[in-house]
Amino acid sequence: MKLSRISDIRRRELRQAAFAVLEREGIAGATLEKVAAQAGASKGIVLHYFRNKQELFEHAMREANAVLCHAVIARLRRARTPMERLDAVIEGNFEEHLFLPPLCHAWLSLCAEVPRDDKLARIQKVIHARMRSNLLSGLRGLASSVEADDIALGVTALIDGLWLRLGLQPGSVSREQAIRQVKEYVAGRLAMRRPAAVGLASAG
Amino acid sequence: MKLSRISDIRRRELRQAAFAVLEREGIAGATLEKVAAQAGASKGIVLHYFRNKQELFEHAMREANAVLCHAVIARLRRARTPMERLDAVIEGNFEEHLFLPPLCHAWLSLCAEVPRDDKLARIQKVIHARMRSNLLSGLRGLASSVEADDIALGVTALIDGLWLRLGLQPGSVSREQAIRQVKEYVAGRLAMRRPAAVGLASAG
DNA sequence: CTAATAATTGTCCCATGGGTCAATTCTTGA
DNA sequence: TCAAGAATTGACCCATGGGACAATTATTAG
Repeated sequence: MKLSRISDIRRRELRQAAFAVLEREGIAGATLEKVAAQAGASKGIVLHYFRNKQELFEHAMREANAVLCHAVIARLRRARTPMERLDAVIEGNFEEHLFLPPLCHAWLSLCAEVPRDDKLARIQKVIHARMRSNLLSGLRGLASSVEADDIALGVTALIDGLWLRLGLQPGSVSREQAIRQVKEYVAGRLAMRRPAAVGLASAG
Repeated sequence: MKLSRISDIRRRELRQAAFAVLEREGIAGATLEKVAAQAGASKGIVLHYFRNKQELFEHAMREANAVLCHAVIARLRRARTPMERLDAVIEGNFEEHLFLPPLCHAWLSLCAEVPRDDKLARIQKVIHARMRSNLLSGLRGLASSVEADDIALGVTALIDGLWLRLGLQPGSVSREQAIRQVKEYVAGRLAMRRPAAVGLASAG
């Protein structure tokens, strides 16, 4: 039926509007009226499609995550070797049309609310788990299980940190720089833990 | 005169109260009344010592930064070799009584407002500059200038990322884990870029 | 065409929050 | 002791924001 279609469309529009407002105003300045204005609708409509403000922004976070995720998945599909899978995840996290200050600002605002919103925390947990799993799908072919776990943690932290840098000082880190940073990190750690592969003997 | 003393004391109390509220409530939930209550005073007193809400939280950020900074400086003073200086910065950033979820939550909230508050942005910039300078004081003895710059960026990002992890999923990363992560990152990158030092010839 | 149902709006309510201000209570120096 | 000035309070104002709701306007099925 078409009726449910319309409601789906509205909900998506509002999710996106909410995210746009978050980009501009941050969580402290994000109001239902601004979201409504952004979507070109009235405030009433927002609360018609979402139980309350919290729920709206939870859906906004899901939305943003889905976009991020899609970029990685697309690249992952084309990857064949473990190294390619790893690169897919890394490069996917810094896509040109995503690695931008406004997106980062909105993301930061949502992260800042995680400790006080169980739903957000849960979403965040899922995101991190998938990220980790994506990384491990590449790393397992390149290091022991324990090492892979450890490197995956490092990679996620490094990626998050580079995003944070972008948010705090736009322009201080370029997409290429970021990708190179993470790749060199991985290379460094892989080279370290596998001295045998480079032709050196032993070492503890 | 003692009068100015009292005002200094009050201002510090209020800064700290503001930060405590930020830990609990986040930037969206931080109000002047809560700060006043936290400090055991009335709302009026808050605006007596600070021009407005913004100014209060800017001072709260300075306060928090000073504490963080102090930990690093203290360790840095005792360091002798470049490597020790590096370790001082790394370990100082994960001090036991600082690397805690609440502190991280407050920090996150402040970072989320940086894009909309020039003063916060400026403070953030100073913090990052000093962090970078502290790192370089150790790194310059261990790598070329260009490499040192690059590694410094990586280290700051990695440290920020690990803090973020702590904030998003308390318990998912321990102080020791974090320190080890950063140290292995540095070791990996240093080992990579200086094959000559390990006894191998040349390489690009 | 029309009844029923969904979409949408605008108004209203009430709580909260930032900020002002006059009034009151210390301090303190003479 | 007492006046001057600082510290502190509480009441007040006004704008804003979240949310409820009745009223109005499409839609759509029969």
